Amino acid sequence: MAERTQFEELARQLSAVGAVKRDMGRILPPDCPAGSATVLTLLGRHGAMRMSRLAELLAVDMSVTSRHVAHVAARGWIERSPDPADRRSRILRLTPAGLDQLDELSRRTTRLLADRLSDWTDEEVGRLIALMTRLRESFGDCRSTARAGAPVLEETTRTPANT
Amino acid sequence: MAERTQFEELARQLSAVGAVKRDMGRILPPDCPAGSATVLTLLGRHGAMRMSRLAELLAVDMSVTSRHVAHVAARGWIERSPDPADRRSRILRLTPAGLDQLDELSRRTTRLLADRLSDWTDEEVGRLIALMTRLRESFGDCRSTARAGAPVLEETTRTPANT
DNA sequence: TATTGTTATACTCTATAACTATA
DNA sequence: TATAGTTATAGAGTATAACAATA
Repeated sequence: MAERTQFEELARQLSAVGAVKRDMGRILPPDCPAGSATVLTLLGRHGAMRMSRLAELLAVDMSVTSRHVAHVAARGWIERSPDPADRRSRILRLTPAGLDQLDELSRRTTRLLADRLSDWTDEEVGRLIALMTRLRESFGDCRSTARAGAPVLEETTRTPANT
Repeated sequence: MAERTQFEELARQLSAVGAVKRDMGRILPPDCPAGSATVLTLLGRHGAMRMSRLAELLAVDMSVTSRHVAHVAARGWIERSPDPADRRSRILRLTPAGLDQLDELSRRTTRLLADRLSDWTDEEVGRLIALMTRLRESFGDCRSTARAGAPVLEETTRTPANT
């Protein structure tokens, strides 16, 4: 357990890291804002999935997920096919155009990070990744690296039904 | 220099840490959104300063800074006194009420982090702080811990004049 | 003419609530 | 009745541009 001053400093750093995120957002292609980029990245990493699963991985409400998905679907980067097992659901899957877009995103972010972090060692980057992953896990976030088969906790991110 | 896959993973973690930030945002007092909280924190840490300096520390455009500052000033948490040396400028300073609010913010974030990070050691938290600080420095962010007297780079965050 | 700060406008991201269509 | 997903609306954060006051 850490000290109070340390927690304050960590809170400060978490707030301030937004500047880094904004910097990365500026190099995105015009039609692909951060939310869309994240959808493509997660589908590329975890493969086809349903909306509800994607909302879990995004750790946002399903209404937000729906908007991001509509955006990328309108541009032909993913397809939404009905789930034969449950016709309320839709299966999301990257299209070839989506894979191309994902590749472009990867090139851009890699180029930016390679430039900014040119004096970081492989191990330092690895330590930062590991600590950030652990931080998210400590906050009950299920978006870790999540190998297929990892026991996904049943945390729903949805507005209470309230009927 | 790290590998491409590592950079992609770091980009993913940076995107995903937003969930942690949102979680922290949910415990803020009703009248004090994240932007206001950051203004109070920076004034508490660095002391009285001008708008332009605050905009640098926030790493956002001065127009954004102006809005946040107007919000906290309207609640009596800071005072804006004219700068005798340059009457275009205004000096921002925490009021006693602002100090109280800052203390409340500190209590809330500390409580949340102490809960979520109960199994972290002091050293682990320190390592994460150090790496995040370095990350921001690598991105040319001047919001580091910035002891008074640190040579603040002359990076302006303002919309180009364009006249 | 350049700089400090403000305001107006627009866009992104998010959450809540109400709605549909299935289950 | 409950769940999967959509849409409408509102709030916060940010950027750009135009503006006022002062240097």
